[in-house]
Amino acid sequence: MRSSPTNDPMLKLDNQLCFAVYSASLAMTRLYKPLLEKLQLTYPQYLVMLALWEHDGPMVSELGERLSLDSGTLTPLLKRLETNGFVTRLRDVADERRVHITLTPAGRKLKSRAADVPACLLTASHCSIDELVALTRQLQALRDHVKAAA
Amino acid sequence: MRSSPTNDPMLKLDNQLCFAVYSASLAMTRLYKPLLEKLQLTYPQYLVMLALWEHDGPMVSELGERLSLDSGTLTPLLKRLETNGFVTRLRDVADERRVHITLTPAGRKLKSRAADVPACLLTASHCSIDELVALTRQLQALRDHVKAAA
DNA sequence: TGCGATAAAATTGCACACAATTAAATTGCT
DNA sequence: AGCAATTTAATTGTGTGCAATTTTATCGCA
Repeated sequence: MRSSPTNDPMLKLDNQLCFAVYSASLAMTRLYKPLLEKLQLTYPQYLVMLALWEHDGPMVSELGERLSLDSGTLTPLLKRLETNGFVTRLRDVADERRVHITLTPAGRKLKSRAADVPACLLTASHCSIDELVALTRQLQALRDHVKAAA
Repeated sequence: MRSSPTNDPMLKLDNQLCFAVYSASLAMTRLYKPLLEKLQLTYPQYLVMLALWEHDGPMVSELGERLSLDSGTLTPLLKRLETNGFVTRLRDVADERRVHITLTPAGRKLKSRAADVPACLLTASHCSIDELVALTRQLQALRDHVKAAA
């Protein structure tokens, strides 16, 4: 158990924004897991459903842009959502390359059952709504800047 | 492309703190990727190395507690770090259940080459150091509250 | 001393992420 | 019309995350 000879504070784990974001993300996924299991959804599948409840029928690539995920991630995930009866995957008749993702009645029905998922984070966070909104906006700005730089 | 009949703002994707955190985390991982490839590290491997540079020789479970990861994640990751020559995995002589993770000379040497990784995020973020520190602290508090609630 | 309970790491199986490649359809340009 | 370039999704392969189980070692206690 030796301590490092050079002790650069820039490399301390608890000074890393990236680790704070990474570990917060994992912690929130774990918080949601038991709630989402009742809905038969994984956390990324829940995000896809949120996108679809807002805007039904997008192509795989539009969904990918919305969530910053590519077809390598989405294709198998969407097949699982289809297997579970929440979405349909239909080729565009006018352009056979495109696949549109559409909610089934069961998928639409799930929305009301998901309504109390976000509140769970509000309770756990010990923050006010205003604080959470401000934090959300900051992270969105950070994400967008980082995406632009990459 | 229908809009949802009920338009609950609580379920809008861009109002989700969890999605802001999740997508920011993925974006930062992508930002770091080309830098980390030069060091022959993946992003989670980089976090393990940060932990080891601060505190060398922990057991797998201590590392897991530090990073909130379990042996199912860490064991194969550490085997890859060992294969790449950055760490050794050694059974504790006093307690054969324990495995201590120790930096090799090559692993220690990597620290100086990693010194400019965090600065890359600072540049990309368009934020001041003070703002990033404040955001980091907020996310740590959020993570700790969420972990306590789960 | 012996033996059940506990602890630590490894293993197994499933679901992401993502780079790289492939397959198929469409576009654009001559 | 024809054909190369582009677009879209799917596929392949590697590396996480994590639940559940297994393996091995140690501890507690009668």
